[in-house]
Amino acid sequence: MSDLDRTSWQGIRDQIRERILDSTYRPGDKLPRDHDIAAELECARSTVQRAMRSLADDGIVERKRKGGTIVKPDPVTRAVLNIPIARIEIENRGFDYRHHLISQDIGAAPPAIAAQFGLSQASPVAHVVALHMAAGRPFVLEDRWISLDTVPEFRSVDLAETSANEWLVRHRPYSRCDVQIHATAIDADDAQLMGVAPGAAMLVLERTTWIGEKPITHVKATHAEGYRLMTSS
Amino acid sequence: MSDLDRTSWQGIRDQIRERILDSTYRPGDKLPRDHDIAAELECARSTVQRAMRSLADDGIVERKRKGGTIVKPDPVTRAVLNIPIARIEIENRGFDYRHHLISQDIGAAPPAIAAQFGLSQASPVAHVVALHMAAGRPFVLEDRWISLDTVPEFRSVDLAETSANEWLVRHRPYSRCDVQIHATAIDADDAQLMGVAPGAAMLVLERTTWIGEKPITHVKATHAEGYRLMTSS
DNA sequence: AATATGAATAAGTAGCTACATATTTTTGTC
DNA sequence: GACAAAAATATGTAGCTACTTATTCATATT
Repeated sequence: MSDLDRTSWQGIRDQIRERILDSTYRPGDKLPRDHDIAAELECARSTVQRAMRSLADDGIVERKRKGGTIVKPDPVTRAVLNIPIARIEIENRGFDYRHHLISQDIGAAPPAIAAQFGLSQASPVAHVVALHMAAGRPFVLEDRWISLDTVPEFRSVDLAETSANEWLVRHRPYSRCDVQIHATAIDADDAQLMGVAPGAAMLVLERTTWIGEKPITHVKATHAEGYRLMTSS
Repeated sequence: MSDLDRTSWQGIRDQIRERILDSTYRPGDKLPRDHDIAAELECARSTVQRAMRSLADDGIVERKRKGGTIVKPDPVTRAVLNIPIARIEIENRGFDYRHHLISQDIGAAPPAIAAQFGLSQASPVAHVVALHMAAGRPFVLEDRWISLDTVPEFRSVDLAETSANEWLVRHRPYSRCDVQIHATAIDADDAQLMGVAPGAAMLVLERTTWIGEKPITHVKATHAEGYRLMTSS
């Protein structure tokens, strides 16, 4: 470890992590307080603070006011997924991007969507089904519901030009996003759209985004057979 | 917003985010420098720094020394997954946990694993197949390879007592973890173990963990039909 | 004995200064 | 005009002080 690293917050973080790795501190153990670690490693408490916040973000330790810092007793693997706009992902892979609008309509929210959005069934929603194509082959099938209470201007968006995916992400940043990932055997209709055999195993991402307490959109994105979602790290 | 929040770093973060939401600053735009934002919102630069780091962590802005801060031109959805130890996840759902060792052996690394680990094929690895059961039903099938160069003491672990999953996560914290998620049609052998029809759509998580540059383990975890992986938020 | 109350504690936040580091822009020289 | 050196600039990091907040623990009161 270089002399520079010795006092940088990453260096402090690494030293603390090292002690967790070599079982100086074991899962469930209480670590010394920031002040004492700072004294021992000869740095400021703010530097220990910075290191500890990083370890807490990584799920390695848990911090509580007064309670102090403990090594997380049940370690979890924390993976960060980056889910880009479909067009960007396709272009990044060097493929030509195209986007087909399959259907588009407006009406009252069906029960499942109303429940997901926490709204009454009278609420108006837009329903858009679209296919994102990579080099002429289906890449992602998206089945999307948009709350028109929250996004009234969506009524006048021309989806031939911009996909709903892209329009929303560019015009309606969200404050919260719930993601669910599962595998499903594709049904006959979707199989036809995706050009695969009915019953094929597909990776599905469902996302709901919110601005404050208000729902923006819920989307079910069915990915091409063999698609792999991965952490960048 | 309360007076207290107005100057807290969360308050500053919210105000900056608000300006991104309402298109005062648009994707690709350069934000004022920290110093000026601090002057305008009447707080210290360190507070703006804290707020900006949070926005950068969330993938909303990009910061570069000298270059300044810009609103990320291609917004990405950043989802954080918590992947607990199988036993903990099962117990949290209120089910009885049991663990069956299917097979266990030691030998030279097959080509795919050697490549994944960046090792020669002469390297000794352990191969463990095990089933995690929830309330008597198969929940996760794990097919795991462990580098014995990195974890020599794994040879003497009694896998009847503790699962490899749990032993490793408790004794060998890692510095890096790559995750891949995909859907697959289950093969006949695995289908029998999992108690599902051959060809059923299964969610598979593949993880490789490293300590520094040295591989610890690679695991392919096939989850029960209908399993949903979700962000905690 | 049960229950408030308050003191002590340890992390969280805010503010300041100073310097480091990585770029970009300007300037100067050939 | 090309290219290298130097200056300017914006974020990153480190250190310090002071104060805040949440929680525990001990003590006093009923």
